[in-house]
Amino acid sequence: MSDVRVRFAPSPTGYLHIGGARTALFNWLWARKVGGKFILRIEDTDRGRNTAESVQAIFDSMKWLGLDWDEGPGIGGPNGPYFQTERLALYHAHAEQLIASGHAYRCFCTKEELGAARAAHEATGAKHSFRYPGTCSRRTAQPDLPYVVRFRAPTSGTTGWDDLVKGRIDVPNDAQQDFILLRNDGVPLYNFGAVVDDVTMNINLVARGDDHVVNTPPQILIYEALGYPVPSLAHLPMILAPNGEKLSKRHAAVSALEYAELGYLPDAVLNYLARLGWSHGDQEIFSRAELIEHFGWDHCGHTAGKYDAKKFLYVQTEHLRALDDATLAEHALPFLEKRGLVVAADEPRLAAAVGTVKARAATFVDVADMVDFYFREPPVFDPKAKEKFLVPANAARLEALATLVEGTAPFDHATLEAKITAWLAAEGLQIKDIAQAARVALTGRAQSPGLFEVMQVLGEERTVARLRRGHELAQGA
RNA sequence: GGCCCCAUCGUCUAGUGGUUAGGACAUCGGCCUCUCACGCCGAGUACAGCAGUUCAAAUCUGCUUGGGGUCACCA
Repeated sequence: MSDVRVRFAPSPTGYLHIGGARTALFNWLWARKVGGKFILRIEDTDRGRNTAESVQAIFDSMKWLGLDWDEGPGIGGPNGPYFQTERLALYHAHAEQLIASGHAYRCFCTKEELGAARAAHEATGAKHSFRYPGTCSRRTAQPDLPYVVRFRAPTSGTTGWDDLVKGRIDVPNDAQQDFILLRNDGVPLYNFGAVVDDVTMNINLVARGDDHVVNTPPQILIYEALGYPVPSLAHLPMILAPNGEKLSKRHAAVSALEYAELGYLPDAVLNYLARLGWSHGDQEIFSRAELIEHFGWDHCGHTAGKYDAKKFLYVQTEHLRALDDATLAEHALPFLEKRGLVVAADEPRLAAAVGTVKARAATFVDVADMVDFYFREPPVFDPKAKEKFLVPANAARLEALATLVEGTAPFDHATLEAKITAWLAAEGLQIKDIAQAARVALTGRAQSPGLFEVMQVLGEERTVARLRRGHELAQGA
């Protein structure tokens, strides 16, 4: 156990992006590694863009990935509520505290006035971007008008911190401006809401995306003005598209949940995401437990990583192969149902069937596709395969093969192979001479697992029936 | 443009002053083989550039170039 408290604070404006999922993962890994607490908080103050469906998508994604939270929505905790819109009184109280201490002030400038000032500033072709001139910072009258609360930011000196992944970062304060803490409707802006929440939730390590480093100085200023210690900070490089652009749906499946549909394993997704931006020597494949065991901020990279679909698929493949047949069957079952196959969960042939395609499949979608013929009667015939191999020239051999294997006992790979091999030798034939025709008759396709294992899983009855059916099709071709 | 961050094979990276610069994915050969895969063997490919520090630099310093982030009453 440790007193480490980390959090993941997504904004529910859509699906859970894999970049966000990685941020959540790193926080979660650290909490699990050191025995700390992982808190989930929903930053829903942007009422215009937030939706209930998005909130649900976050929960579903986190659950699918297996990133369980110790405090947060649905679980509660001593520092709730965990939705920012339910914590408005807290922000108000902290804003009042800052006004009282002189660190902040009420600003009555309207958006229109500011807009005009901004336009005027830009018209001068100035060197730096527009900054609030501090008009209300010096005003004494407090009219009964709508106002925002602004932070009185320093204009000299520097604000910095020792970033856990990037090292020392110092930013001159002259780049600061009197930024807004609370909008005129009482809702906090990101920097203020995040700090008040992190403070009141006792978060002592904040790990987030690279894009937040510019938010850090103002946040540190707020911590100091409030009189609270600044938490440890870690900024993780972002995930970019292969071409270096910001990663979006145009480049890849960016929603964490999409990988569930694509037939990926949550552990594989976590493995890939972790390795993108973090490393542990030359190791590429990690189980969830290994990730927890080896994770650390010191081995997080400093460079933005590019999404690589091929590498991702490779990692998924490795995880899929590590599954035992029964577990693989369990995972693949929903995907069989998705393609209209009715297979009982306790169907004994299912595990054996998936076992024969394990080395050939990358995802559960692949498994379902490759195992389809075992459970569909008749199997779906690939037109080209049928046209090429179920021809009159092969008809007699298919019938002979059917007759040969009929009655074989035990009806298993080894016995079948021995029997067929002997027959082939006696006939002066090679396995090549019958393989493809038999394969198409048995599976409907030109590619499949080995013939003998297919026969074993199919069982005597289906094997013989399909070979005879193949014989008929070949004759009629 | 200002501020900040970053820079090793195509990609993810190992590397923390002295290495034949390692691994993985991808690519290209070959082997295996009843098909497709798997597996095995092998190959090519990288320290952005320029100065400097040092006996010695991918590792330290500076500059240049390149890339990224951010400049809201969004998060």
